[in-house]
Amino acid sequence: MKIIYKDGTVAECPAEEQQHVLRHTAAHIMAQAIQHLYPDADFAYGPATEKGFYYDVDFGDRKLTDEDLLEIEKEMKKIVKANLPIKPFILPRDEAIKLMQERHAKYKEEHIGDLPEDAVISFYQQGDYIDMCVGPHMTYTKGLKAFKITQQSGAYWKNDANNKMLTRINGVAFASNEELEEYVKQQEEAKARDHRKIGKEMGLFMTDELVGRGLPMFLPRGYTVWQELENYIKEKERKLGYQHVMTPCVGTVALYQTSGHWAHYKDNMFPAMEVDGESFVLRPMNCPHHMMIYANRPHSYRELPIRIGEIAHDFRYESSGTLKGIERGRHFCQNDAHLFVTPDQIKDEVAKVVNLIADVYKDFGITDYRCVLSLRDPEDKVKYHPDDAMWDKAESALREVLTELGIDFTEEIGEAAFYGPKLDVNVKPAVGAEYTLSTCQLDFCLPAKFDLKYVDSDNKEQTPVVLHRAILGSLDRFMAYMIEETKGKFPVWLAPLQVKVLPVSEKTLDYARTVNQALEDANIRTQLDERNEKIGYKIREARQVDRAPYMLILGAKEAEEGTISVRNRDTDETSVMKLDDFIAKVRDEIATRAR
RNA sequence: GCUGCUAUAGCUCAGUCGGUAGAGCGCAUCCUUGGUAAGGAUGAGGUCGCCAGUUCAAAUCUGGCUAGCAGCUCCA
Repeated sequence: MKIIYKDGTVAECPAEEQQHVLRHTAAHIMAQAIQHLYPDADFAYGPATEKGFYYDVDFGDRKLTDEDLLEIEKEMKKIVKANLPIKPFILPRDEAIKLMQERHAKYKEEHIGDLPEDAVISFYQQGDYIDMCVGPHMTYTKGLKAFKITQQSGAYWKNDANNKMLTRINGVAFASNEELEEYVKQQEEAKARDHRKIGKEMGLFMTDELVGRGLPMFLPRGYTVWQELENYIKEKERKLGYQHVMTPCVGTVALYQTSGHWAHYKDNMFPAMEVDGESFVLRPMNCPHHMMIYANRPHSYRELPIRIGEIAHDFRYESSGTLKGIERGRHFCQNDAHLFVTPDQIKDEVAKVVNLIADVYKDFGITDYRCVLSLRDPEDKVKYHPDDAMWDKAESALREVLTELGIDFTEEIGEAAFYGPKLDVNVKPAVGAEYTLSTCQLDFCLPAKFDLKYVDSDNKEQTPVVLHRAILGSLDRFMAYMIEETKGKFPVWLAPLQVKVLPVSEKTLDYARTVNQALEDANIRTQLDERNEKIGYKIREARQVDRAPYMLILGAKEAEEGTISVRNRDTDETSVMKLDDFIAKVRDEIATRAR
């Protein structure tokens, strides 16, 4: 594939650049098609994306329908077929501005204004279409072989919600039709593992509009998984010296004014309730409650670190558009803890948290994640607690520990919490955008606001440092993640239904009942399928809907010999064994939380 | 919250031009008593998300609301 740079040089495209250039050129071709159909359209940004491209367009008051998108796609095909040459040219700044003014391209004109004085301003032209662009591009429009407009949506100019909303038209583009088909197939597969779909199928959780938006309810099977996760993480934490507490889901507004959350997040809380002349809110997080627990009595430096953990119910008035099953709701349960430490314990404690995260991820087999060191934006004096010395200290402390531990991380400016920097561990779900699973935040700010103290070895009062951390994040979100990772095929210890007992006919129902009872007595989650159906039918449901790790097929042969036939969900292999041996095996898998 | 789309049986969906509804699965009953991814028959299930409006007549057209989906913004 040949490409042309902004200075007019034509070269063979490096392999790793091909898709990007292809997709960027697709954006231009789409813009040209839009210009043909809607001469008044004004173009903003139109970059390549991970799998395709988009263009943000101002259509004035016009709204596009799905049919309009098909028309645009048709027009694109015409442009591709016409095989127009794509040529760059460079203009001095004032002429560039003049050209954009002539073409009524007010977004491009504004863009030029944002560029540095000495920027080289280049344009690409294909037929009647000119776009300001640094390139490179393909040399002819015919190079675009496989593409598809996928959707339209709204997007703000410069991604700022205060700016005008433009129409974003998204498309995908690939080097060949085979790749495009492969992509469509992958999309379908991703959709099939969406936790909302699987959660409904397996009867894990539900929502109801009478209960309210963003308020999922866990059904018996879903709550079983949830409780297993809770027990798992609490056990890990207890071994590391955490003490668990329980605090109320409501607190006074004054509590959140003290912490500073009220000033920052008031609009994202459920509104205050007035009772007996006092204002209360449903709590959006637990830090203030835990601060008060620390403040309950005086502390000596000898007690530190103090690690206070809670599986805590929180409520946040999230924007309706961000709600997504149990991944993000307006009620959720945080796997929260606050560690109160002396300054010289910071490194050790951060290291322990990072090691715990690594340990837990190993247990769950999570390998596809990235670590982000989220820092303040020094320019933003409103959001961040104004104490540069404190920030520098906190940020470099966190950075140092991560470096010493040999953790790979990227730094992101302006992603910190208002009270301190944080390490976020992010994962990408089957469907949708990346989110944070685990977090560890370093806070010099809240302890001071709550006037927390400990008595040091020299009998002087000192302020502790607080680490906020969540390992499973929220149990709800973690469960969503696990559903999508496993497609609902949870490991035995997590599976809501561990064994399904399937008699071949009603003749062996009594034997099946005996077996089922023995499993129940051994604390194994089991269910007997007593229905008058054929064995194939029962197996289909047990594996496809229930996703039970083990199916026991019990017919005349097993009843006679006092054995069981065990079918494995993951291998589809069947083996005959003694019930006691099977129980021992399953109990061992549960105890060791085998994957 | 914003832009666009969507809402019909427990689930997945069809329903043409406005004339008060259909399928498959599931469920119930009966037949079948069977050996590893759907045996057969019969039957019950719906104020077509909610509230208005237009009309002789609304699942269908219009408006508002509620909820869901995709994307944007946000995520202590």
